[in-house]
Amino acid sequence: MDKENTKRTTEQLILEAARTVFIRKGLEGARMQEIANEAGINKALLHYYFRSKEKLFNHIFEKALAGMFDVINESIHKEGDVFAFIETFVDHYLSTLKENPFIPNFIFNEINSHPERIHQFSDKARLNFPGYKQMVEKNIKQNKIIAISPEHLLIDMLGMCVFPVLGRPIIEKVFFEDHPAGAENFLYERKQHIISFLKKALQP
Amino acid sequence: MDKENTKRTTEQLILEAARTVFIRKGLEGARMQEIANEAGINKALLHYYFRSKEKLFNHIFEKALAGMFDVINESIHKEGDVFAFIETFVDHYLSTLKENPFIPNFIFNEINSHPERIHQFSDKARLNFPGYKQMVEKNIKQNKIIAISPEHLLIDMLGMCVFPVLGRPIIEKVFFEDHPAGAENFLYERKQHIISFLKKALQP
DNA sequence: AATCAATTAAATCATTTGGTTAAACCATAT
DNA sequence: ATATGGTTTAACCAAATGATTTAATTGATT
Repeated sequence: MDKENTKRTTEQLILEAARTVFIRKGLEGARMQEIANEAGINKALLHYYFRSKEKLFNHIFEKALAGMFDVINESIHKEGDVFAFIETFVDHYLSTLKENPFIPNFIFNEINSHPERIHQFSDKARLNFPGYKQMVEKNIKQNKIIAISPEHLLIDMLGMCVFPVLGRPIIEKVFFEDHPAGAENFLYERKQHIISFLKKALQP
Repeated sequence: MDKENTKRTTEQLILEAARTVFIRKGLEGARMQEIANEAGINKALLHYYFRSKEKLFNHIFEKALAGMFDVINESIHKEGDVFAFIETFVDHYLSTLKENPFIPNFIFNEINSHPERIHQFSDKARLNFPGYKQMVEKNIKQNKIIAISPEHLLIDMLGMCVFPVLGRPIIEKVFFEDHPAGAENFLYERKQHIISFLKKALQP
């Protein structure tokens, strides 16, 4: 039992370390030695648990990708109100991004440099699009919002949330002259800004 | 003279090849051999023109970064109409992105993995923010648009334009079941969508 | 006490890669 | 013709890196 326990702890330790390193540096930039150090173990044990760098990477990438979709899916209620969805989604999504600011860059970079991966992990990239679409169209019929393409609306929301996180170092430099507190506050303000911006744009 | 001419041609050949490879694969992912192949020359000549990989990379990164800011700056006329700015900017920006779909990922990835670079190239990341801000605020005073933070508005526009390009492989999979034509059309539609979406959101 | 899995340290291997060098080739300008 | 500079070919070096192996240690289970 303690064996199993220790095993699980070490395995989790490795996964956490791998997550940290992979997400910051990507598959190519990550070093097995660095992951071992971060986990407080040595390289041999790393290969004892996960035979290869790629196998370890797959675990991390899979969860990161699925996690981003989960956040969206959890906000969708097909019978619900679009504005309620927007508030929940933006709040939930921005909070997730604040805690994991490097995940979007990680995912985009891996997928852009190896588009095959999207097929390899297509089962993890599952969006409840039918439910989302149904909700938007119902709200349109009920005249709660203007007629709009659900696809475009979703991309609008995602873009407005993700971009400032992706471009944070640039924004910090250009808008706030390297003043991190300014950028921090800007990201904090965004939650309310995006919500009211979307409401205004959708209002019939 | 012909010497000079040949020299310039080869140098430009190298720069174009380097641009292609670096933008697709990043600094770490790019291989000097691959750049040489792409340019139709050999490694030795590559180092004859640019002593090191880093020097060559700097040329490319510098231009890519400056180029993205240029597109924004060119649309700004401090006395102008916000809606005219939006139309020009979205049109111009999306066209640039269509021709250079890998540049945003390239820039974001390099800056996120090496934030120091933003200081090294800070002179290339020059946004005419005062001019832009003046334009937005004037339009607000004239009651042409609602009161809005110029900073947030700019990030909104950028996010809506850049995100679909960054996430194109995912969008193609999730929305269009790997049907490239669908994604192509979606990106084409976006121009009008973003413009009318912004107009609606800003209308007093 | 014997057993077995987890763990470490250290050495080693094969491969990749950025960078260098040397010798030769070739077109052109002087 | 000859000197010059761009260009090629090929070999080579040193460092980094993913992966493997071996021998030894620890610690709990039986």
